[in-house]
Amino acid sequence: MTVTLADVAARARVSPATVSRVLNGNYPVAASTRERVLRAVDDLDYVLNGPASSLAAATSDLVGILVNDIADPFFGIMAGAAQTEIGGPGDGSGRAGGEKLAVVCNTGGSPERELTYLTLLQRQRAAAVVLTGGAVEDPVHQAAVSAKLAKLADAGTRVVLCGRPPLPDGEAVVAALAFDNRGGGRRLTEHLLSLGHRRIGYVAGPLERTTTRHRLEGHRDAMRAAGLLGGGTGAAGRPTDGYDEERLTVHGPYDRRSGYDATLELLRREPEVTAIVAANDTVALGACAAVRDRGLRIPEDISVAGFDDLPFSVDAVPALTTVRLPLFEAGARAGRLAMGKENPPPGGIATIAAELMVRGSTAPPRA
Amino acid sequence: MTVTLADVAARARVSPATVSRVLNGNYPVAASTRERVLRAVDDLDYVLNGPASSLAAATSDLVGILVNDIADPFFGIMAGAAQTEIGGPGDGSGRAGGEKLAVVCNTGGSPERELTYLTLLQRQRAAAVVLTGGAVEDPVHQAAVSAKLAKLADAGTRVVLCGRPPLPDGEAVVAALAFDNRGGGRRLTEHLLSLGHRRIGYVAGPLERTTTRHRLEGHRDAMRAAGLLGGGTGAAGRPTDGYDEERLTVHGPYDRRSGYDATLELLRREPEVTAIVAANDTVALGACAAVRDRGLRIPEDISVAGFDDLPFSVDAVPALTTVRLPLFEAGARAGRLAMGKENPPPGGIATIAAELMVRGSTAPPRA
DNA sequence: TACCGTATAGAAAGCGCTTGCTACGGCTGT
DNA sequence: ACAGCCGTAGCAAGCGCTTTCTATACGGTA
Repeated sequence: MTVTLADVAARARVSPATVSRVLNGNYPVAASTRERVLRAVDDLDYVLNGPASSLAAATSDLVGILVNDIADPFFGIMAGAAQTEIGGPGDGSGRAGGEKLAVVCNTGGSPERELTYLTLLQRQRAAAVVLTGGAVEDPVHQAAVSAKLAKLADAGTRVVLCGRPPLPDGEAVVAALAFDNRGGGRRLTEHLLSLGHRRIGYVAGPLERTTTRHRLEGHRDAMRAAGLLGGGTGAAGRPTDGYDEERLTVHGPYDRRSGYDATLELLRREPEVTAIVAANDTVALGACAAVRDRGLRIPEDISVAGFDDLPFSVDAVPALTTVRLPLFEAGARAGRLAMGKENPPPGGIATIAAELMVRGSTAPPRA
Repeated sequence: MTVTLADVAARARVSPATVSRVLNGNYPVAASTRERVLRAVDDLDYVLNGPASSLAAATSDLVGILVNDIADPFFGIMAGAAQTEIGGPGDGSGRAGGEKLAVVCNTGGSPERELTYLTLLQRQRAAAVVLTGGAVEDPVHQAAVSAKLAKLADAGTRVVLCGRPPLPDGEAVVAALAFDNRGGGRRLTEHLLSLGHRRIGYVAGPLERTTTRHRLEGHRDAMRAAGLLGGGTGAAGRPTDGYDEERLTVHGPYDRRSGYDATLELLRREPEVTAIVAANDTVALGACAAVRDRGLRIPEDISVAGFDDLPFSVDAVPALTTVRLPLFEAGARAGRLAMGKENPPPGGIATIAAELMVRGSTAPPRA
């Protein structure tokens, strides 16, 4: 029923070996023969059997891209960029070639699913794996992931991290591209402080994620430097204005709903808040909605800021002050790294800068 | 170097056949034996060789989900939903099982890439394929896709369409879930008409996509029924108010930028426009920005409406009037259909209703 | 003419797994 | 006590391809 290499060979009056060679194009085949084979392939509408080929050659053309939430453009943009560098028919040469099957796997932020996907990709002998986005900080899980990645690397799979901090023992990966979440978070809060804000609420992401922690640390670094945080690290031991960081921080998932709820909670805890920093733009949107529903204006009554600079952020009203992450560029670079089309950065680690984007949603607090 | 089935068998003192059967769990194996095997698997850290397994069994556990734009939540939501029904470890039973590798492939809206991915999935003997979103209407390409899908179906791959109209010769697919784009578009414009709008601009999607055409047709159906369109089909041959449909329609990609540019163009062509309907919410956001940049207020000066009801639409200011598509539900259903967990609708075709969501961005035109 | 290098094609041995069929105890039924 | 079964396990034949090694043919050189 299904056409095999042997069928093609028979029709082209050559041996299966020859057909294989013209298809893979890494062995001299006379032009006339090649043509005959190609015609037979076309005539019979032959499609290579991937599993058989992978088995025999001990490699496959699968490349996995793991994302935490496929419905979130943050990941979509990175994954799409990576895929353009990896995937398909872009090599011009029509006929086969470096054609890889770039696929994205949605972990939904679950460590188990992450591991499952990694195992599944390992099963398939994937050519490369790209992990995007923040990691979960649970040490047990982290160890499991590290071990898995090491095994993948052992088996010849190229592993690259994109928007995720390097592994503790970073040897297993080709490269790690990490965003400067901490620096971005710091600069964002510094901006708010320079506008004169002092009571700043923070709507953080899920507790155990690296992204969450780094952004929050950046925020607190800035607050501390301004002498606004407990712990007496403030300049000259200045009094900390009487409020503690816990009270002005609320954690929740990276979604709109969480931003809404958390902001309401923040406003309840501390009605005097003059600015709210959100864990990311999506959350910020929810925060904006909550602020408005409470009858407050942005930025006159309350400033709101986000993180990531997703495409819709510039269209918010007022446009969202945020921190831009070059998601597309990072994803593309990760894709190239995964394909071996680009040399890894020195030490395998690169930090990607985050740029403060000041827009209309932040302004000085009311006198 | 790598551990094979035979190694496990040796360690468990059974034959490879038995190990295979334990792993696949479709043949009676004594409990004690099973346990011994399982322990050996663990001890050796054995990972099945996917290609070998697929080759021997002539099936694989790959399920492909094709999307037009992975950075667009419209697709992300559907893909994510499908993936939850297909993917991983959700079956509770820890150990193996109906574990499929659900992967999403980003065609970027390019017909060639779509075909390439289909071929790649065919190579891998994918267990199922889900195609999401509108199709390109070029007959050559459509024929090619149909042929490819037929071949996939022949080879035992389950094909389901989600948010895409049925194939002309719909026999090749398990099921087609189509959105009622036309009806949604019609109701949206009827809403605007009922508010009193007469000069309505339309920012359409790319010309050759079914989604674009259906939504636009819905819009024009409504306009025509109101006697506002050329062609004299209007009730009682009423004069068509002197403007033609082409002038008030601008095509462009499904992105924010296109919405912005097209709206400026529309405003230039016809300054008297009182409402703008966008091809989708993302485009609508761009349209809003353009309207504002021209110094006009929404909805007092101009009403704006979108389509899809993506999560951010409710947070726009004012909240966007749009048409809700149950993306998550549709994606999940497609996933179940692909897995054979749900019976196809009668005739293999289901139309999914689109619900009008009236919000703040539309209002009666100024007197 | 004899010899050898080069270019091209074929033979065949697997790659690691699945599965139809066979084999072998121990039980039940008579 | 014997035939016939049921429940398990093993044997061995591939699945369709890649690749090493070998064979052939041709042309040029000595």
